[in-house]
Amino acid sequence: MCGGRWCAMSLGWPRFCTRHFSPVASKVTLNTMSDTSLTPRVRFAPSPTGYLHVGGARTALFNWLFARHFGGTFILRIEDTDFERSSEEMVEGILEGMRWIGLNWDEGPFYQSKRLDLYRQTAEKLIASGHAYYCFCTKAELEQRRAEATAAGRPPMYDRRCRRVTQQDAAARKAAGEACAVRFAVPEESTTSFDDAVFGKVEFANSEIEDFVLLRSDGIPTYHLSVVADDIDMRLTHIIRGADHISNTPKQVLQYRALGAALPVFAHVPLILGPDKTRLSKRHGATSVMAYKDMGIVPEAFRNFLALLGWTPGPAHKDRELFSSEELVQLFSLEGISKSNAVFDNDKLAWFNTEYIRSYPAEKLLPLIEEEWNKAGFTPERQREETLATIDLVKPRARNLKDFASAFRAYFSDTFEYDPAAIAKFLKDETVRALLIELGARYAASPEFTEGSTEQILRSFAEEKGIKAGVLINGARVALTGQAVAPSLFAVMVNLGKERVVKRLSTI
RNA sequence: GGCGCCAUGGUGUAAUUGGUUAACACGCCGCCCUCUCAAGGCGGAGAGUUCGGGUUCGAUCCCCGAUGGCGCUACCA
Repeated sequence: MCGGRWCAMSLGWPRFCTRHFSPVASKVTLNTMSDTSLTPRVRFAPSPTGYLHVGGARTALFNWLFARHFGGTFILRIEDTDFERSSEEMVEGILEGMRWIGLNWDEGPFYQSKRLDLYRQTAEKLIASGHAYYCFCTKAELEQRRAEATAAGRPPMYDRRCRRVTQQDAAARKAAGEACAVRFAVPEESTTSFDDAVFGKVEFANSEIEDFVLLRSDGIPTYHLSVVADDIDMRLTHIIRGADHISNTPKQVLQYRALGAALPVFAHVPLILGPDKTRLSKRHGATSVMAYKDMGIVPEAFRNFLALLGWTPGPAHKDRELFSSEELVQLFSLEGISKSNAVFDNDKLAWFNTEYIRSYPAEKLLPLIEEEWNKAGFTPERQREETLATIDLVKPRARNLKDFASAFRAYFSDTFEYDPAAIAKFLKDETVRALLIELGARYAASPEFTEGSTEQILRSFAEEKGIKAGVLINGARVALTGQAVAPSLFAVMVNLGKERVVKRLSTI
């Protein structure tokens, strides 16, 4: 016999196995961890059934901030026990999103699909102590009973009939090859409660909790079992997760008690809603974190914005919204988490983004911009120093990183498009075009080329021609940049240099 | 339906935890600046704190109820 262990590798779980059990391999403890019992251990545990979405990202961020604040450990765990819907590609997408926001983890990623022994052992323990039992009801039977119950106006909870199956009968039926799941035996009396760090005391009547499935008939654990087994095994001290898990929590509390494990601190964070106040989903537009990268959002801006969604650093900092990563880490606390759901406001995110872009020195912006340039298949035709100076010149007008590859293209390359609307607004008049060509000749003939000289030349030229300087300025702006919007014209001229200015004025 | 949670301008939040003309930011509107657009400066509209009852000398804050929203209600996570 294999020491009384159930083996997952053999067909038709559960079945004893002598081949696959080894005390070492099945002991899924994290022996690489040092004992950090005094510092918090938290985790982000996404299910790889989709990309990292903003709600998950914020949950991850809060966990990360909490861990960093206390010098604790941030663990990444992939909850991939739903083989149907999980995929490796999605895992990669999630990791990519985490990296983009700058959330580094200390342990993991751990995959639940590789820790099945732990869950089976835990289930076994629960059965041995009488806290769980085998259930031979089939899915079809359950569905039918549920439908009947609903039709009859009764709560569609499992009727606990397999709780009455004797241990001998259960063993016999299993031996005969009958498939069975493992259910937790929820006490029928009393209540189960926990003290949530955000919501306070939350209490549920046990009569409202059904005998939930721990292990499916194929031997794969359900979420209810795997979270608890892992959270205990990984010695998590705080569980910071979405408020959609509040109703699941009593099921977990019951297991902690049955297993004799200490309860972690639960902190449920409110959900993120769309503008219509329903749970944020694809209907509201981008929900994938990486979509925001693609929109030209700076990661720090995104992180800052997310941090303030459902959390506040408190009254001492109510006059500020811009916080560096270090400040967020220093200021973060569970007490600041709000209880009510928050609406994701794109306008506010856009504001954060412009603030960050504006505040970044060109050197810091450059790599981010280069990424956009690469995507656009574009290479700037200017020297590095010129490029940096140009970034500083135009960045106050940037809405996002993509602007540097589109609207601001004329500053970095001689091949750029003229915005038709800009032409229509300031360059539709042929006489203005003619004057600009003439103006270009004046510049060509002038040895000096500074903000002062270029302005003086233009203004006196305008006066000479009896035309308002503004008309030429606006026209020249379009001719030089292709846009109706730009920094001060003469600063642009000096930035581009005499040669380009003359050429662009004369070829418009 | 049952159970749970939540509720301050359009949005995110604050209000020394019962005593303020209910504050800040985003957004919006206007003015100034001006070569455009941002930025910036100045000013403005917008909540009497979901509603109704209590408790109290006094409620955004405490209690009860209602309403609304959200969540859970799977051999998903």
